[in-house]
Amino acid sequence: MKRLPRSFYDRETALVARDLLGTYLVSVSDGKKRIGRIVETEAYLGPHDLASHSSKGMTERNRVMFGPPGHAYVYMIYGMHFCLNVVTEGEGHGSAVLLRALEPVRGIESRTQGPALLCRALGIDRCLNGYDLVSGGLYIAVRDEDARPVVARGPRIGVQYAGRWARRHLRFCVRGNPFVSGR
DNA sequence: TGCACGATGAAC
DNA sequence: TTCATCGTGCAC
Repeated sequence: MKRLPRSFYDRETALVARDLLGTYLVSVSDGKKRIGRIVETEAYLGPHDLASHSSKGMTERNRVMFGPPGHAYVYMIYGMHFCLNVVTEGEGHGSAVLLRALEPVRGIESRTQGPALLCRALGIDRCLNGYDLVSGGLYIAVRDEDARPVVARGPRIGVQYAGRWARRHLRFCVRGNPFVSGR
């Protein structure tokens, strides 16, 4: 499978979020290859986006968001779950795309319908924070050219506190796909 | 040094 | 609708 180049991530964040639909998240670790098709994403645009972690400026937790594109930003949420993001746009921008759901393709034995379940299914934890998706065993592969998904949009999940930013349609999913998270 | 609160998921 | 569970960021 052909890996997405860094230039893919170095673009406007909402475009990256949309174009990630239909691509494949691939994890190769301890001899196991796990593949899921990305069917749901959310764009977090930068410090001006009040729903984004970067809206409070660069901190110890979110420093990877401000680094170069094409790296994984993994954080713990609610004291018990991990979420996986991919950093977008130029270094210092503070933007990323949250991967929310996968359609299992190979080597996946548990649910992937939601950002924390996705991480659990692929064994992703904070060890992978800052990991370069362009050079290692965790990466994203191009979608099949003849399988361009029909895209649906809506408000992002769980960011009600963000005022008008909570209402922006920055969540993208493959229309009708049963593996899109239900919330 | 203390404390309020999550980009969630599962149970009730 | 409630709760588990704890790292982070900021107030004091």
